[in-house]
Amino acid sequence: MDALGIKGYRVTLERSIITDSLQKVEPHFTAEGLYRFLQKRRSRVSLATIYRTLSALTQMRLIKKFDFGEGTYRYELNITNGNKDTHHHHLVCVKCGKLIDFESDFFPQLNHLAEKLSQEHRFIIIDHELTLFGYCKQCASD
Amino acid sequence: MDALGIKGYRVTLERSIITDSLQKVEPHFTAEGLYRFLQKRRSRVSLATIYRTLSALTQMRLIKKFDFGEGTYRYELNITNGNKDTHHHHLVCVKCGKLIDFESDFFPQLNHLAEKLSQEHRFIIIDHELTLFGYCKQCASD
DNA sequence: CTTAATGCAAAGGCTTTGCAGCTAC
DNA sequence: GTAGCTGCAAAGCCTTTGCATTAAG
Repeated sequence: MDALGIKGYRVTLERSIITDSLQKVEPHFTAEGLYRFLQKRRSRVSLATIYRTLSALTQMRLIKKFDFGEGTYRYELNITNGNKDTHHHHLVCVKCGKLIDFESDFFPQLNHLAEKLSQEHRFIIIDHELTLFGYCKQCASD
Repeated sequence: MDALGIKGYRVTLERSIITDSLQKVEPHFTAEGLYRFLQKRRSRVSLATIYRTLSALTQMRLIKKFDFGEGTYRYELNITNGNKDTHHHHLVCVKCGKLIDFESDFFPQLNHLAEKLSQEHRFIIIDHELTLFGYCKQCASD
């Protein structure tokens, strides 16, 4: 992942450490979580740099930023190694925060909707998010 | 809207002021925005009480809480006067924050999806959100 | 009367920023 | 060499909370 370099950002050691770790850290990571992950691996990157880099990567759409109502943001890699689009959606337990990714099979309808809205409101649509909320098995039985 | 009373909460002047204003304040309001709205109308309710009440109303699902990436939450009334479900989705400009509500006509598919996921993951699904992101006409031309 | 709700101000928690020193190019 | 980046600590900002006071039921 050398997109930072391509986009005119300087390729620093810290940024390389961060982009390299995006595929190794837990899939829905927080800034703090990434920070701890790197500390365990003896790669010291400050939290400030992590926030700054995540912000840049988000703007570049290499990662996506989500709020699942936990009081902190979670990030996800947006593209896999093979350049395959990993678009998926989320199912969230509103009680314990359990997170499940799912693929949906109505992208055709979504695309159709996006196109309709795009024309109707003169928007250039770049992305979409679908999130379902509920209680997981465990939390439903309490 | 006397749901607070029904649910065992005390019906205080402050809570009545807040619930009464939910239909008069801007449709996608922030805590701060509601606070200023009430101040203009010479109804003084503290910000702390607003936060506490919005939190209770959110838990009761009378309002919904959204994060559109502005650094603060926005709230929406969940049910209209006539008990009609006002479920809709959002189109957001990632640059200026412009917000457009839209109804979607593929609820059948969404419900079908929800049911499938519900069985697959043993979730009790209570709600869903669909948000499209893009650039509005104005921001696209800059 | 008892228990919950309010207001105020302080504290919290995540995120951003100023600045001096450092490094990619 | 110079513009951009990093780390540190401080500041910011929205939101929550402790506590004394007030009010609902």
